[in-house]
Formats: sequence, structure tokens, C-alpha cells
Amino acid sequence: MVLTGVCSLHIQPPLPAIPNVKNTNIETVRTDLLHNFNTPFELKQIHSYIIKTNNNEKYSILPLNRVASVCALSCDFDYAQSIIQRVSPSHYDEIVIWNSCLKTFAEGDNPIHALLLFSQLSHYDIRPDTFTFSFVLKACSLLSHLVTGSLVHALVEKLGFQSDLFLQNTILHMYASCGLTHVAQRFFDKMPRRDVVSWNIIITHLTKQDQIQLAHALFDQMPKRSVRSWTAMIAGYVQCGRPKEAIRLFTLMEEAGEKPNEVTVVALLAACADLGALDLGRRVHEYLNKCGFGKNVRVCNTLIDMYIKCGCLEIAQKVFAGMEERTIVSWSAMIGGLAMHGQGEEALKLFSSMSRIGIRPNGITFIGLLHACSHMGLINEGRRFFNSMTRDYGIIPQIEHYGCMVDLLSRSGLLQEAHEFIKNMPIKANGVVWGALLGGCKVHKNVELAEEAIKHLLVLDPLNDGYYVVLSNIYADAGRWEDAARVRKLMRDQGVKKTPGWSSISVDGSVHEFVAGDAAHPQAEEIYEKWQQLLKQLKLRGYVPDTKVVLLDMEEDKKEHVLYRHSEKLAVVFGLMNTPPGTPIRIMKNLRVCEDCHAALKLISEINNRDIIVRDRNRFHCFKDGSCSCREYW
DNA sequence: TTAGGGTTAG
Repeated sequence: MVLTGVCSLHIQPPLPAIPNVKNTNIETVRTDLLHNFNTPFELKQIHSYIIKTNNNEKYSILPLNRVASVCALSCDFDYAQSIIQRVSPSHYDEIVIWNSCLKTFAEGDNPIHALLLFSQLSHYDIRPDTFTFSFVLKACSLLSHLVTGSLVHALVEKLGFQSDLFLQNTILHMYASCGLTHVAQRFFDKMPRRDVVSWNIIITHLTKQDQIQLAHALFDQMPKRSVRSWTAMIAGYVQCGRPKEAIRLFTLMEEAGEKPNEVTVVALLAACADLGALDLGRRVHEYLNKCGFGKNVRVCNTLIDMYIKCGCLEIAQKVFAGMEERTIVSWSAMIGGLAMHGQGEEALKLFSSMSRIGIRPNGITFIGLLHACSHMGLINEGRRFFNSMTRDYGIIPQIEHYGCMVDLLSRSGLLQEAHEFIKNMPIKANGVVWGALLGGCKVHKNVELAEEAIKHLLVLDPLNDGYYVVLSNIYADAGRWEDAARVRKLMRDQGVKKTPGWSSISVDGSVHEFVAGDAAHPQAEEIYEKWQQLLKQLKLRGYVPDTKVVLLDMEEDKKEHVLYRHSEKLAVVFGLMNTPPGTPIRIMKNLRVCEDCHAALKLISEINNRDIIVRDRNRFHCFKDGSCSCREYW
């Protein structure tokens, strides 16, 4: 077996009696051990004193499991074991102390220690109980240690514990954690008795395996549901990119009279963030303040993320400022959020504050920093961060970091350097990396390198319509219409269709979604009428329709007609018509904003004295007084 | 002294 011979069992010599341990009253000593002493050193002092008195009767009433588990927690493995060994069955239930240490290890930073300790149990004439197995199986789950987990399962059956429901659930969880879906499902099917925990384990596992439909089918069959059952399904829908279903399920949960807890709230806020559903997000915020969940770090982190992704950077900053405790997730979310909103300088300042107080960044913090540099064109700063992450923090750059670097170099026009950078990468470039180079080629009109990038992209990500569109745009921009047509034909031949663009806006809690040329909206006629009025004002201020963004083969005036019906324009006009003057208009878009809409929205913000906040696929554009927060850099 | 869920990027 893998676990033998690692731990040495020996009794450590008792520590010398400490002068300040003078109290010989055993009850006081017990109280001290239970409540007043917390460090292994203090506990050892008392323990050694008891050993010195050599009074086994006294020993018998001491909470040795606490002493042992505190020592175990600080990785004083030998001392913990010496306590275990010292206990004699007549005076203390030995297995309780073993279990106590196993629990401490299983729940600590190194669950492998629980397995090592368990392997030593076979050297003694002590029978493990259900608690013993539950802790060991927990460690197996955390470590995804299938070999040991299966052996423990066999041992559970051999010793006749197989009918214990607690253990059955723990075994089920172990198989699920080890990724054995079929084994877990078979085990679940054969369970003679199941409770709500059994159902929750299998449902959660299926959602994590992207088997959301199967999970929902089981959820529907559950004889009884708990908050955790609802939460598992809601979180599952968010994880598999179906936030609308998550919110729908939450409504059903409320109707069923179930109260959400912190975890439900986190899942719900994540769904709001994905959808840009600010109204619901705000209501959840009010709710969690009422429930007292507002101090929970994870809840606050998700709240920050929700406000950032709904375009409310200032509220996110307020939540961040009000947090009593912050983790690296809080800092990274805020740094990434500032970058996304075009406030790169603030992102870098926040990183400095974080470093000053000794918080260590992680890989995701650096993605935020590199984005910030990219959006501001801070090439040297970006290079410095990229080098620093490994040199100063031991963080190995992942493909995402390389993607950020290529983006940074390409956007700044250092296309050859970006290309060299890709060629020298220690890991194989993916579609995102080559796509970043292609994006830079579009901005800086480099047809040759664009063709090089597309060569790789057609292999790596042939069904992604975005790359064909960009290349076709590059050709059109260079006046190479035949090549542009060739790309469109290639797209058709490959069966690649352009993802239809949509924009949405939330008014009075209802989400209105628009596609290009939308005629289905009840206010469609008024929207187009209002647009025609607005167009006159735009043209007076110098707006010229940028028809090159239209890839279709058609006459100029028809292209203009297409442009005027882009979904973000329709959504903004709808917003102007249906929200009070002076209030911000928030738009969500599934693709990137096109150049023409970008130019138009800048002028619309000025003409109507409105802030227009657009979240596109990559970042935020905040149009205000005729300019955009992205500073034309997107 | 035992079982199940959550955050930043993409």
C-alpha cells in the first residue's frame, strides 16, 4: 500500500516542568487545556506537567484529543502520535484521540497526513469506527486519492459499516470527487437508503460535469429538497453559462418558501453579473445587508464583481472600501474591474497599495494588471509585470498571460515583436494568442501578419466567426475587395455563420433585447422614427457613417441602412425614450462595439447629455460628453 | 469528533 513506512512512531521525552504551571487542581488544568491555552507550546507545557505527575487517573479526564489535534494542526506529527500512544484503553477511548487527529489533518492544509496517520492504525489493536472512516474518506476526497479511497471503501464493507448512511454519503462524495461519474451514479442507484445529502452530492457532481439536464431531472425527482439542493442547481446553471435559468430557479425557490443563504446569494450575484442584471443585483445587495451576509468575504467579492460587470464601478469601489476583511480575490477583482473600465492608472495604484501592505498577488491579479497596461498602451510597465510575476512571486505565466502580452504588444503596433514573442513562447499558442495578434493587425493595418495569424487560427479555431470577420475587414480596409470576398466565401464553405449581434437594456426591471434591424419590439416604429431625428443632429455634428464595417456585398446607401439598424443604436434610442433625462443608459452587447456605433454613441452622449455605459465582449465603454473612457483604444 | 454548496480570469 502507498502509505506505509512514512511515519515513525516514537515517544518524545517529556518537556521539563514549567515553573509557571503551579496549579495542581486537575479541573483547572482541564479548563486551561480546553479553553485558555491554544498554542502547541502552551498545551505541551501543561501536558508535560501531567506526565511528570505520572498520575494516570488525572490523565484519564484530560481532553487529550484537543492537545493531540492542536499539535497535529501545527504539523507536530510526532508529538500528536506520542499522545495517542501514551493513552491506555482503560483510561481513555483511544479511537477518539485518533479520530480527533485524523479530523484535524483531514481539514487542515495537508490532508495527506490523515492518510499517513490512518496507515499507522493497523499497527495497533484498535478498531476504527465510523468517525475514523469519515475523516479518512474526506481526506481521500480532497486529494482525489482514488486508490486509497477504494481501499477504505472495501475496509468499510469488510468491517460491516456499509449500512451507515453517513459513511455511504461520504463514499459517494469520494467517488464523485475523484471524477468517477459512473461509479458514483451506480453507487447512488444502489444505495438502500438515501437522504437529502445523498441527492445533493450526486446533483452537485453532475452539474460540475456539465450534465445539467441530468442533474435537473434528479432535482425534480428529489423527495425532499433543502436550501443546498436549490443552491447546487442555481450555482450549476451559472457555472454552465446559463444565468437566466439560474435566476428562474431562484424565483421558484422563493415561491417554494426556501430562504437563500450566503452561497445562494453568491450564485445569484454571479448570474446577475453575467447578465448585467443590475436591478436584481441591487435587490440582492439590499437583501444580504438585511440578513447580515454583507460581512462575508466571498459574498462581498461577488458583489464587487457584479457591480463591476453591471457598469457601476463606483459602487464596487464603495463595497471594496467598506470590507472588514479582504482576500486576494477582492483585490484582483477590483484591479481587473478598474482595467476593464479603462481606469488603468487606478488599477496600478491599487496594486501598489496592495503590495505595500504585504498582500501577495496571484496569477489572476497579473491578468488584471496586464489588461490595465494593454488598455493604456503601457508597454514597459506590462513587460515589467510579466517578468516580475515569476521573478518576484514564483508565478509561472499561463497561456492567458501570454495572450495579454501579445495583446499589449500588438495593440501598441509592435507587431513584429508580438510575432517573435509568440514564436518564442514555451507553450503552444492558442486561438486567443493568435487572435490578439490578428486584432493588432487590424488596428495597424498589417495584411501580411494578419494572413500569418489566420493561417494558425484556421487550424486552432476554424469555427470562430470573429476571425474571418476581422480578416475580411482588414482586406476591405486595404481596398482588397476580392480577398475580402474570398474570406466570406471561405466562411460559407466552412459552414461558419456570423454570430448575430444583440444588445440589451434593462428598464424598470425588464430586460429589452434588440438584434440588428429588429422589428419585433413593440416600440420598433417609434424607435426608428426617433433615430431618424437623431441622425440629423448627428450629421450636423460631423457624423459620417462608416460603411466599411458592413461586410455584405451591397451598395453604399444600403450599407448605411444596415448600419443605422445596429442593435446597440436601437437599444440606446430605446433607452433615451424610456428613461428619465440625465440618467445613465446601460447597454450590454454580446460582441464588440463596431467603429461606427462607437463614433455615433460618443456624439449621442453629448447631444443628449447622457452617460452611456456599454459592456461589450471585452470591456466597458463609458461615453460621456462626446468622448469614451476607452480613449479609442479597444 | 462524522456527509453535501460559493468569489477574481476565461
